[in-house]
Amino acid sequence: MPDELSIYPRPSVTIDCVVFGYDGEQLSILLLNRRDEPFANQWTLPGGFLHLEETFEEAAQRILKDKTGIENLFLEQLYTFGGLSRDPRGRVLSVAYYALVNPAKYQLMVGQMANELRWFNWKQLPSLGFDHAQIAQLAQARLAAKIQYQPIGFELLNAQFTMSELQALHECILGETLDRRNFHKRMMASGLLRSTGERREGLKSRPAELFEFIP
Amino acid sequence: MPDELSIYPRPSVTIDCVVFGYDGEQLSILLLNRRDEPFANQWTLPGGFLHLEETFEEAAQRILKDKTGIENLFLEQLYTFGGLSRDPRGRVLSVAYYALVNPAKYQLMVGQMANELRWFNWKQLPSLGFDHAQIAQLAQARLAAKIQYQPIGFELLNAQFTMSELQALHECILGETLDRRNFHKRMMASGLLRSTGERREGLKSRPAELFEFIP
DNA sequence: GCAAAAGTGTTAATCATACACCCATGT
DNA sequence: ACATGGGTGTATGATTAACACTTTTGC
Repeated sequence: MPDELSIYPRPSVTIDCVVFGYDGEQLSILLLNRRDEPFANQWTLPGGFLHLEETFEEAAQRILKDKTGIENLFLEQLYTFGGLSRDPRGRVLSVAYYALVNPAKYQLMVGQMANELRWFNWKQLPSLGFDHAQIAQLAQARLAAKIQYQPIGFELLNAQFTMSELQALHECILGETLDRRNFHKRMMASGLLRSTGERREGLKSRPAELFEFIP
Repeated sequence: MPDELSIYPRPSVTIDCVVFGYDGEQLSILLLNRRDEPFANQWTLPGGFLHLEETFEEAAQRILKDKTGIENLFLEQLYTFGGLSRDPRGRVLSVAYYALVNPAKYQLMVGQMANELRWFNWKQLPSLGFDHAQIAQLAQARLAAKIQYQPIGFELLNAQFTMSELQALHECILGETLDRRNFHKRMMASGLLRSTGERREGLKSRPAELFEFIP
């Protein structure tokens, strides 16, 4: 048989990462200001080319480490974008991944190829290069849809958290306020949380019970 | 700036299609027996290489037309598979799509590269080449999850159908039996169906009301 | 008239929602 | 003592699940 692999021209493949940050107050997204063309000096999602010897996950972890300093985060595949003109350099596919992290846990380190790296409030995104606005939009929709029936993103908070913190996260992602008592019931009924028996003290009010995710 | 696109070796990219068929009785899946290596004489999903000038959808439609004769079907992206050794020829990614069709509507035409083309009952799949068993599995799970809150796959039945036909489709995909009355209520409550006023006659029992999808 | 599949309504159980008061701590 | 956020239960409405008999046709 012919070596089919060499017959066809191959597209370039990138991995783009939508990293959501939640600091206890608001939902943000990590963007990188490109140093080089195309889209020099514009904001984009952190991304990079897939190497042949690495899986998508490995590539995503490498790219994030190199470009942002963030290591070892929990990623999930979002969608693969293949529009013909999404990249002015030629045919470039993007396998998009997304994650939700606590920005306070990471020290951002601006990589070689970037002017700047910044957490942007989700409500105030700048305009983005490539088709990254569309990717970010889809990621947010996926996150909101998913959190409704799977309290995802627990591992992405601190190991221990109060009910209010968890609720604030949900409210941020869903963009609506929730009833405290009903939220508490629903979370406990899910069976995915348990009380640690400890409390968060030192605030100017009654200490709050701490919960953790059941593995 | 350097031409980044030429710096990196590029993976090959294929599109693989999970085409579910529903003939009114059982759920099946369309498989192709490969003529050539790798996996010669083994069953696999119909798939092929992405060309640079076509979108994923276009590629999927072209591939299905060429390899199976099926044209113009409604496809949805499933997932992108990137395992390092999924293809013995080298690094080959697969952007998987899935669809649900009525097999009776299509005349299968075996393409050049195949020994045979056949609808397999979903319950009796043969072993599949590449990682296609995994892809098929994921597609079925996606279909089942989706049909729960979106009565998808209506366009994929005949334009008009009876409630029992629709119910049988759901039961097939979900793998469980449903209550007729509750199913009827749920479907009508969804607002996505309407009665056509016509009936399916000529069977050996009471004629059934025909419904159609509301656009 | 008998077999085969179609049509249909009520009840009970479950789940989701709305809602307000008291408690523990820091200052 | 007061301000702040934490913890909790109940009543109502909405949704979902269980369940069986009568009807229309072909043979």
